[in-house]
Amino acid sequence: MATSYQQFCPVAKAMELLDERWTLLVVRELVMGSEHFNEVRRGVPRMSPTLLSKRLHQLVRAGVVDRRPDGRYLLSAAGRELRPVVEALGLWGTRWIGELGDADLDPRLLMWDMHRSVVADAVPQGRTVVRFRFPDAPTGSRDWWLVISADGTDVCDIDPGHEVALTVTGRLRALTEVWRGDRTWQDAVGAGELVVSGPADLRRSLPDWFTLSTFARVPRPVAAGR
Amino acid sequence: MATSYQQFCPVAKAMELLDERWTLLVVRELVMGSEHFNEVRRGVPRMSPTLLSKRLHQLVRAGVVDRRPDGRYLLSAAGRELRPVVEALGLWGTRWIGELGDADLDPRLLMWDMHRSVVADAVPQGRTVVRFRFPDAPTGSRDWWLVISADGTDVCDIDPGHEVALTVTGRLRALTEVWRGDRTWQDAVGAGELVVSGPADLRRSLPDWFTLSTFARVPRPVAAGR
DNA sequence: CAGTATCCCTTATGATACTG
DNA sequence: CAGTATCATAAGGGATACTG
Repeated sequence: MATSYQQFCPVAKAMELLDERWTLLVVRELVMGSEHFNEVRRGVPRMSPTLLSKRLHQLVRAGVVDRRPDGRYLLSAAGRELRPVVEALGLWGTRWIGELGDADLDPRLLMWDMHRSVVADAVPQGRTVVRFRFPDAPTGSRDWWLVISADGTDVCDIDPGHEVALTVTGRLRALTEVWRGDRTWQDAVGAGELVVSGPADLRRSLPDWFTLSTFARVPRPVAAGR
Repeated sequence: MATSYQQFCPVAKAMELLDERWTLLVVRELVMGSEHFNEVRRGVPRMSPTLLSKRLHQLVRAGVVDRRPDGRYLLSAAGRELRPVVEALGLWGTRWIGELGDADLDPRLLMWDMHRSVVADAVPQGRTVVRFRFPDAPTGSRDWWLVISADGTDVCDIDPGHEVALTVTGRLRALTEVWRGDRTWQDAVGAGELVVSGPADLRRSLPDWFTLSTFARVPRPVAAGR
């Protein structure tokens, strides 16, 4: 457990819980709606299960999370009120931490995020498969499929075998930037960094199939004087 | 420096900088208006100067703080936008981390905070001295004086020798709770936990002499169902 | 006043393997 | 699926003394 700051300031008391590594990312996952251990885990893939377990228990002890008998982890009233904290951090990070290192790019995580943001109504009826190709990604994570249907969306890293409606090809960084809202689909496609292939009508509507990241629409800082 | 989370999520990128121990408390001090090293330091007395120095440099490197040639540390545009983060955390901490351990009580820090919140217009003209007595505090930090004048307010832990206008006596915890807004002056005085002695008119106006903590007026959670 | 220099030591955490 | 167990390493950070 974190050492106490020995301060009565509420910011310090809050940070005693929240400033430990990974804690706020776990909260972020719960705020995003994950409830099961392995569901949370997909959102923090670099975190060891031991540590995730520890963090979840800390959050339960702190009264931020309730663990249900069925194994679900649900935010308590206190936990739900952490949403503004997560939002403030995401907003700030979006505006002021623009540069992503290569190590920050993760196709599995990107697919996992995107699958959560599919707008069912914008996608054609029935089953629609979107293939993503990242020629620059490591072997084994170059090809991905999102299988979108009325039941929801599945992420596959092996060919599910269904007919592919659209294929998006480009550098992982380009799609990540679009997802984050650093640039638009139009921009990335126009610059030739993302190539969408498939029927024209689908190609045109593709940008509407995803709501993109929660923070994509945050206004970026304008170049300003002091 | 903190290890990367290897995530493109803006919350993760923000926390790479902000989740290290003490960092956000240093930001809090800068947001509160401290500019000089030793001024910040008074707000984080349990932090070693080495570590404070390190954190300030990290914040400078991250573009959150500008170090001026005259030695001042000023928030940059990015740094000023951390205010909402600090506020969200303070608000949450106020609502959900109510219990203070004895170790969280610190008379010097309390006096330092209170001296910043003096409402000059509410205090009588000229020099006004308020004495605070904490019989339960360790020897050497039982008696404090706030010397309030047009020039500002000084904190003394040894008798400055001036005439004392009011004396506030009580447990450190009681005054800390009033400062945080967990209870009112009226409540603490009514319960006999704080005793104010001095001229009646001054005693009556004392609650107006301080604005109290930034978070004192945050509404506390009402007992609620799930 | 405004920091640096050391030094030790806890402990957080990453990695990996394993279990009910 | 939902975690625990174990382990070794790095390093974060506390304490204290010292300097320009």
